Amino acid sequence: MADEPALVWAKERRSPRRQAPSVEQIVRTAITIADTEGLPALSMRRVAADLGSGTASLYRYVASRDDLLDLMIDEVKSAEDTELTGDWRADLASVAHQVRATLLRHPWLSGEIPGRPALGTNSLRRHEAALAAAAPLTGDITFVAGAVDAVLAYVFGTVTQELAELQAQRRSGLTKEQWQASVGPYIREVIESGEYPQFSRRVIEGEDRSAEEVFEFGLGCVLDGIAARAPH
Amino acid sequence: MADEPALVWAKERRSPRRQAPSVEQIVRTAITIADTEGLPALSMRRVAADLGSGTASLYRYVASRDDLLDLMIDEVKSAEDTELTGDWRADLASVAHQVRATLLRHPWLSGEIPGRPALGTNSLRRHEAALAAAAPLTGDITFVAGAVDAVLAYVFGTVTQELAELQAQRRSGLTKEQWQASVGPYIREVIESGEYPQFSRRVIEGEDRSAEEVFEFGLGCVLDGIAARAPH
DNA sequence: GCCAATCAGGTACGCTGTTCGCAACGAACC
DNA sequence: GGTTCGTTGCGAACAGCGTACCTGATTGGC
Repeated sequence: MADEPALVWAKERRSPRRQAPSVEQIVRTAITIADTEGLPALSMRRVAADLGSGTASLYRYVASRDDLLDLMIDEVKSAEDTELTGDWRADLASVAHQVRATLLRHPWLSGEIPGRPALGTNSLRRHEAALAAAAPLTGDITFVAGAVDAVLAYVFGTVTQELAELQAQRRSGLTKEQWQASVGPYIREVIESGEYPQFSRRVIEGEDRSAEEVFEFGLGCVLDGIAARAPH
Repeated sequence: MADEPALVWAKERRSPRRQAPSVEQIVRTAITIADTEGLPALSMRRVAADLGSGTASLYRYVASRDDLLDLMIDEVKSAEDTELTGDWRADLASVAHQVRATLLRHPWLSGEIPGRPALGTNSLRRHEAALAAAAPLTGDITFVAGAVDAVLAYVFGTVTQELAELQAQRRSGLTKEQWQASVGPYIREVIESGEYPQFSRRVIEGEDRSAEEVFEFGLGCVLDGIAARAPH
């Protein structure tokens, strides 16, 4: 009481903003932050600040930070959509490419998927689409499911590998040049030790394939293997 | 000065422990905590407490928590070792099984690998072993590297899928029964909505394959694809 | 025009990773 | 033997986090 200003008109008007942020806005803002500044920058306070609202208000719409991440993951999948042609191989490849594109667009995604079963609406919708893509293979749903799981596992794994260095670089806060300058000598040292002959051959003799080529190669292997094993 | 006890013998003897924890002990303790209680329980204070040392002391041996995680990942890979037979298919499969075993033994691992390039001593040693396993395939090191990457990507992806539900369950703190009781009705609802026909077929008609069977199926696909494409 | 229900958000708690600087020790030197 | 000096353990403190609580303003129904 005593430390309130004595004169009523001297009191600051409390900001009269009464805008509800809504779950969608929160999720979208959070995704933007994570995409542009990385996951560590994504705090509830930060989201609230970007939204111009109070931190505690977010908890009216989202149960926890963890919940928010679940919502972000599901939201990000809503962008995916596949038109099926009936050619299982082409359709499954198309799904694979879309998943890859999503994972690359949101670099934080691959690190957050482990530990979260994909049960959101969009996750299920995408899973349904993948199963539908592979369905023409055979009537054996168990085989279809196995094929889909194998393809998606491969996609997730490769993209994770693909992103690893990029992410580490970003996390270190170094520029690309500084990063290479710090890793290069170490690699050179490893090679010169002579203890890693195959690795050395890979680095020195190996051709530099683009990430797309590498992806395509492995995807082809998986699809070939599926085709060969499919009960007609 | 004034707030020191006046009597010298009233001063508490500072604990005279002078034991250096050493990096190895720190890493081992951290791995144990992460394995048994999950990554969220792994705090620097917790590690220090288990070690009976002061929190700040850890920073004499480990630069940061992030560094500690890098060390943990590399340490965990030191357990892996493969004897090569010269049969590329058997050897590559053996490497795959080992990686899977490691990932399953340390459930926190799959969530921490994304974003960290595997440049530790043991990571390199394992990568070298994988390349050596695949080397008999062909003299083309680029192809060998592609094959290894594809196999490891698949392994990482499947195990991540395999662990997802297990991890979520653990994270929620619920027992297995409680978890199933909370997920079951939701799945039932999804099926009854009729909007996910393939998914429903999978759940209802699909045979329950064990995790090993699923793993083996996909691994076979990848290896078949590699075999078919290998330049002789 | 009033009252009850609703809801934004300030404040605070307990936790985190990390730094600073001091205290205690071993060794090395006069 | 006494003194200095580098090393090492670590208490205390700081900034920032997720989140619960509760106050006070706003609004819809009567």
